Amino acid sequence: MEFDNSRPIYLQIVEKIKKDIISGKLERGDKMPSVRVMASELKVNVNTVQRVYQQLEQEEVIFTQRGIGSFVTRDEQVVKRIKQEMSYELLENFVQGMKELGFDSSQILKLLTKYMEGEPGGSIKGR
Amino acid sequence: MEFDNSRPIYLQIVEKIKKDIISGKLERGDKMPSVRVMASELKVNVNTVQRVYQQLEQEEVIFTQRGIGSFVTRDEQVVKRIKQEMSYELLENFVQGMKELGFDSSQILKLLTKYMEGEPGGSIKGR
DNA sequence: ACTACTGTATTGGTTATATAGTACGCTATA
DNA sequence: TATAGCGTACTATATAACCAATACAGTAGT
Repeated sequence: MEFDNSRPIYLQIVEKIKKDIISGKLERGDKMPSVRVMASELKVNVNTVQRVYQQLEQEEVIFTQRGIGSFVTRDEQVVKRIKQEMSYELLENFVQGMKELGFDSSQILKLLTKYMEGEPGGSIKGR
Repeated sequence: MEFDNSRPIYLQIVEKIKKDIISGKLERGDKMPSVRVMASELKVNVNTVQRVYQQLEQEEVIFTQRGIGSFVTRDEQVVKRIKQEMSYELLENFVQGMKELGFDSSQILKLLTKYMEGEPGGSIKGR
């Protein structure tokens, strides 16, 4: 995993994990890798992963059983909540940013469709 | 101006200034506030503004005349360039982020239009 | 009981960011 | 020429993020 130099690593990992849960790569109740294993996989320090898990637990995204491990929440509402939170944040950041660049709504729409047509993996027209 | 705690202030100021140039709030050839004045206005340290100007000069967005001041570039191509850079970055961040949340292109489009309809300042239908 | 695995805590060091204060050299203008 | 304003440079300090190493404590399985 590659990190953006201008933002804390632990926050980037937090977001990555939440995305994996939202998209279904991680399912409710799944056991998370141990802090040491994940630190090794991501090539970061154990303390950094510790901080990640701490943050996720605070947001009720995972729960921890000492000596056993950490697990993805079984609460469906929490998953829904973070999905809404993250998608809204993306929308807000995008639209507001584009408007600050001087684009209006219709221009934003045009640019987006044009961008997605040129991108692989789109599902607008089967391709 | 309010700053996002999780990203360097100087980078946020850099982006702010580039947006102001792109949107026309700052015009080509305009004189920038002195480092001391801007530091005072933004309530940050002079050294931080210094770094901002240094960064902007490196990107050829502003140029500096020692003893006189800093000025917005007169090169229209540079302005076009940073406008494309910043809009592309916003697009990429948005689309990729939404796909990582599990949305496909048509869903993204729907969510965006729905979001913009609920927002003030849109120009889709005159309102 | 022993072992191996978990999360957790602690101490210490490095780097980047931001601050504060001071000083230097250049330019325009009164 | 004196002065005010400009970018620039320097030293020093504080803090957050990250890393490294070690230790402690709880749980499960042999």
